Formats: sequence, structure tokens, C-alpha cells
Amino acid sequence: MTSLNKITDFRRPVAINLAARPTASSCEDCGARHQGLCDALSDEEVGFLARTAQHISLQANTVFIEEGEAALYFYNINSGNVRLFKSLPDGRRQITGFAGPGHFLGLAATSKNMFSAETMEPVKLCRFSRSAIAAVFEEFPVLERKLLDVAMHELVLSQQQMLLLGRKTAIERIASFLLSWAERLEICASGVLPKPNVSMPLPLSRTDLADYLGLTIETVSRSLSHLKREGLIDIPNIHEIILLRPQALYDIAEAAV
Amino acid sequence: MTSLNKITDFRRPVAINLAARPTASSCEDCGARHQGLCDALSDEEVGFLARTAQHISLQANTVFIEEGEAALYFYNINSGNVRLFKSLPDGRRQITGFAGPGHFLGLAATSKNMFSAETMEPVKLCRFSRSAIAAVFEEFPVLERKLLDVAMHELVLSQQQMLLLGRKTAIERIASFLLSWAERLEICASGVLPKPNVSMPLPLSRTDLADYLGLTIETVSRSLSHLKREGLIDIPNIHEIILLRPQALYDIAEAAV
DNA sequence: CGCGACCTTTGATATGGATCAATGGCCATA
DNA sequence: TATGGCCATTGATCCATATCAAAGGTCGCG
Repeated sequence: MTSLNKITDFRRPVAINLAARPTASSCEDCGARHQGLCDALSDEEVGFLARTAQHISLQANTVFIEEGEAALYFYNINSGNVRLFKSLPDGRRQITGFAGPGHFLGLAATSKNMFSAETMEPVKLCRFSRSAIAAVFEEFPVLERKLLDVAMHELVLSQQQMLLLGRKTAIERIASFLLSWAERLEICASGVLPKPNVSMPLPLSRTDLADYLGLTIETVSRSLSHLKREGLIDIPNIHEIILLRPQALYDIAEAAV
Repeated sequence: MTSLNKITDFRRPVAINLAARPTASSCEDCGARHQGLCDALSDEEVGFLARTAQHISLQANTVFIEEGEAALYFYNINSGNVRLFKSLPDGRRQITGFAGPGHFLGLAATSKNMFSAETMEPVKLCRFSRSAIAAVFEEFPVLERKLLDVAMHELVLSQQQMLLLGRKTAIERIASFLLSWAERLEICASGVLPKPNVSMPLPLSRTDLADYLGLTIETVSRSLSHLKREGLIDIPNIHEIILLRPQALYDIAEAAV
């Protein structure tokens, strides 16, 4: 059946570095000022938001949202990537998505967090209390509109992922993933294939990949090797993949006839 | 590996019955007036919305949202149930969710519909043009807030479903489904187990169930039979299931230790 | 430069669930 | 009450992917 992945998370509790509240001017220098949510806001709006936020720095492999805990915060990532996941008591894990600079986190929550989040590398983020942000909504309804857009986009992605997890074969999952990752990196526009021979950084471990695609690391490795042997991709090193024939990948990913 | 389900959808194009626009007063009599989205609105707000809506009646097994088509509308279901799904060219299908009276449809869309929707029985619904609804948002920001809540809830559900599809065994999927269906029917509060021996109507075919859970109809049938043999459920007839031991189902569903 | 830890790849085998096949049950219609 | 069609169940077999096992890479550190 499905893998009982060795639990690789040594979640040493890391003292959270509570830096001073950001100011509108510190936002100016933020790497995420013109990405994601913040990009949609005026300087005035960012300033307003900034007053309710805390800047936080986390080291790699830190779990900073824990499923089941009270959902007190929203987060906006400034730098670094994080993995979002749900797990079962026996250690099985499903990664439900990844979030990078500019991504807004915390929408999939009721009063408790319904997922966990862990940094994949050193991460800087802004933390907003959910209650404080409600007041910001009153002031700037545009924010709410923007959040709705974000949520709608995430819904689209998760439905795609359900099709992948429920109905695609291993090789189809890998091909789908590679193309969606290219889209995520904005190597190509949404719905458009990347040009042949583009290179992508792939900061995920094989374990992350497996847990994202509902496979084992062995099957991920074999599928990638297969695509390489067939000349659809090249893998110069573990953390880089070259899409040699995107159209062929697409035909596999979408089971095109 | 995965089923090439015979394509069972004989999607005869059905003439859509465009009844007159609903009025605020006709909303008063609507079965969904006090469910879902509409329940959160005042009579004034409903009246405003009603002026932008069309009442539509559909017969059973009608596809009324087609993946890939231009996304022109939102929908609110007044009566009947519909299935939401994505499919691959070879007929493989993943049902991503179900929607019943009071459910709001169309959030997971960009400029094109990113999923399809099909009635499971005769359905009445209200259709809103996406452009018209933007104007309503200006007038009543509360609507946007409510939609954000809906979207957030759907995100939670789809993440649960990803865990199910990616990492759970057949029997775990069935047990999870039965409990989530009880929640959906409001037989029990969210996160609370139903009392032993509760009976639930189950308007889904085995094919729907299989396509929702990423299994084949044979495996669904075998898993249900297994749970029945073990005394955790009873199946008086195809469209009714009695949860004899919800706690035991939960232990299976969540792989509780 | 060499050692060791960890991750990835590759190979051999096992198995859960898919596929193929047959039977059974239910309902609608005559 | 009989008949046919559709869907569900059950059984037999197969296969894609998991699991188990071993070897190969890579990188940091002494």
C-alpha cells in the first residue's frame, strides 16, 4: 500500500526570533514588497498592515504552523520556501503545497490550524494576528478581494492535485509536477509550455517530492530516471532539472491521445 | 493501475430552462434562502443579488459547467445535488467534491472553468454573471467576506482529500468518507463523531464513490462489505448506510494508534 | 585527502488494489 | 408475474507500485 515514511522531522523547538515590528519603510526593502499579496497594495495599505505585523526569522526545518493548534495568525513569506503538509499518527505525510516569497499562509484554517507548515531553508516572514487583520479588512476591503483571489487560485491548484493523486500513474504525476513547477517558477505563463531545454532549480528532496505526489522515494527516483533515459529531461544534479521536451512531458502529464 | 472507467456520461445537451429572474419575494420561498451563502445575507442584500440572477431548472445528469469553457457565471444551488469533477482525455475521472442546496459554485475558476459540474438529480439553481456580481461586491462587502469563508472551508476540505488520496488505504478512505459524509449531512457537528447506529442516506452510486475516493467500484464494494462483515456499518440498501460503531470507523480513518 | 553520514539510485521481491469475469439483486416495463 | 437492463457484489488473476536490500554519490568535517 502506501509508505510508512521514516519520520525525518527532528523538530527541535527553535526560539522564534521576534524582531521589531516592520515599518512601512522597512517594507520598502522587503524582498516580498512587490510579490504576491503585498504587490497588490498601495504604500499606505502596506504601512497600515505593517503596524499589525511581526517580522520573524526561522532557521531551516522549523515547524512554525502545527496542525491542531489554535489558529491565531496569518503569515506572509518574505524569503525562503516552506512546505505545507498533513500527517497521520503513524508518520505518513501528504505535502499539500509549497509556499515561497510573497505567498500568504493560513487560509485553510478554522479555529484550529488544519495543516502544518515547515521551513525548507532559512525563512523570513511577517506574522499577523487573525484578529488584528479583521480590523484591516474593515479599512481596506481590497485586501479581502485579493485574499479571495488567492484562495480561489489555491482551490484550482488543489483540484488539479486531487486529479493527480486520485487518478494519475507515477510517471504522469512526475511529468505533471515538472510542468507545474516550471509554471510556479514563472519559467512559462500559466497554461503555456516552457520552451525546450529550460533549466529549473528544484530545491525539494526526493522525500518531499514523494510526499507531495503520493509516491515513495524509490518510485520518484525510478520515474525521473525513466524520463531521463527517454530523453525528455536531463538531471545534471539532484537539485536541477532540464526540461528537454516539454511537449512530450505534457502529453504524458495529461494523458493526451 | 488506475481505472479507465467506462465513460458513463451520456451528456445529452439539455435545453436550459431559463425561468424568469427571481425577485426578492421569490427568494422568500426558495429552499436555499436560509442555507449557505444566502443565509448570511439580509433581505435587502438578497433582493439586490436576486436582480442579477437567473433561476434555472436542470434535469438529472446534466453537465452545466464544463472544464475549459469560459467562466462566465457563479451558481448557487437551491435544490438537488451536483458532482464536481475533473477528467482526463481517456475517461479517467476525479470527483473533487459534491454540492447541495445552499452551496456556492464557481470559485475554482480563472478565466476558464477549471472543473466540470453535473447534476445528480433534478436541480434548481441561481446563476449570476461574474461581471454582475462584481458590482454587488462593491455594494455589499459582507458578501465577499462570506465568499472568503466559503473558499477557506473548501480549502480545508480539499487538503483533507489530498491526504486521503495520496496516503490512505482503501479501507481508510471508505471510513474517512463515511464520517465526512455524516458531517456534511449535519448528523454530527464538525469534528464530533456521530452517535452509534445513526442511519445516513447515500445518494451516490458506487461509481461516484470510486471516482471521489480514487478507487475502483470493485474495491469500494469490497471495502464496504468488509466493514459490514466486521460489524462497523450496516447497509440495509444501496442508498442507505448505518454507522454502527463510529469510533471504530474513526480509528480506521485516522489510523489511530 | 579520507571518513562517515545521509541521500539517491538501482535491483529483487511482495502486495494492495486494478482488471477481468461471472453472478446476483433490483426496478421498470410488458 | 415474467423479462431485460443496469448496477452491485464476489471471485480469480494480474500488475503497478510498495517494500526490502544493497550499492553508489555527495558533502561536510577532521
